[in-house]
Amino acid sequence: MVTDPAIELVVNTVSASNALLRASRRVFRPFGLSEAQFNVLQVLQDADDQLSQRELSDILIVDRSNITGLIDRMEKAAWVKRQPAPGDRRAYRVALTPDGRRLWRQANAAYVQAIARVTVNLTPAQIKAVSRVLPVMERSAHALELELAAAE
Amino acid sequence: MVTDPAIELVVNTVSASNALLRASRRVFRPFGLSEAQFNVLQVLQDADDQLSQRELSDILIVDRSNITGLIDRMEKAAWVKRQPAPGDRRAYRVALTPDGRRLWRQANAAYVQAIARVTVNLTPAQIKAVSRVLPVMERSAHALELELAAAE
DNA sequence: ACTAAACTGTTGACATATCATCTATTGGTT
DNA sequence: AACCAATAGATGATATGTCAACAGTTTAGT
Repeated sequence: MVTDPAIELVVNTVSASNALLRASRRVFRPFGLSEAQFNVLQVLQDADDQLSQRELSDILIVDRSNITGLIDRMEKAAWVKRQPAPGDRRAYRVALTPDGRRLWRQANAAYVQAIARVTVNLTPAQIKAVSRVLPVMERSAHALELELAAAE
Repeated sequence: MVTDPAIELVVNTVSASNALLRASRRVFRPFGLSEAQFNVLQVLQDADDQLSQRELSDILIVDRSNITGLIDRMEKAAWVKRQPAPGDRRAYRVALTPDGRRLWRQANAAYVQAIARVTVNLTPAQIKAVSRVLPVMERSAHALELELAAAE
């Protein structure tokens, strides 16, 4: 079967991402965390608890409605809490709890270790080269998505 | 803040894959197809209708149980049909219908065109370089997944 | 100041995914 | 032949994701 290199690139990218996500599920499972929940912890940690659900959905690039249930479950687990957003009665300010911060620290350590494992067979030059190229394709994909969405 | 090049690589890979999947959702939507359903059509097309649900799940790297609902919906849409597997009363042989084959042809044309769009800013050398590196990381991720799954 | 538009979060319908568990078969060992 | 482990597919619980529609708030334009 003759395969166009561009098609191969797209297939390889999605395929590698799937493998990474499947492995990360195993990494996070001992902590009772999903990939999506780890991302929320990560983003909140980086942002110093200043985020509304809308900002979370923008950063994580998922629908607003998705954040509702995600934060519901994480709040029930006492890893985050919703507080009223000062000056806007529509919105919440989502904050890590001390438990959430502790969990992030542990899960992140395991995550960093796992990343070292999955990149051990790559040279620094390869890592940098791929890291430079992929965002170019990502931007094109995003532009295409917006264009097709607007054409509805 | 992400600074380690290896972490950046993983983030960029997953992020690019997400952008590709979101764009492909737009590409397939006019056909009433999801990404997962397109993949089923693609695999069946390549395999000349010789696949059981187990083989589909192995190729697509998803759980067996996932295939049940996927094929249920696609059979209801009359794109595929289940036939008894000769010599094994537990299994089915899943086949494309003429409608399914026609749909695959149209959706694939749109898909190929979309891929040309998202890779237009990359040089052939970049495309080949990334396509060579990503499978190495994918194999490491898969090995890690298996190792962690076995450790339960 | 008022109205219309835009925005935030929630809800419900649905698709996709995992996982554990079930039934029915198949196949290998003794 | 009889038994028992492995396999194929289905099912139900749960999580994540989209999308459309809604209520309540905020903001912009006149």
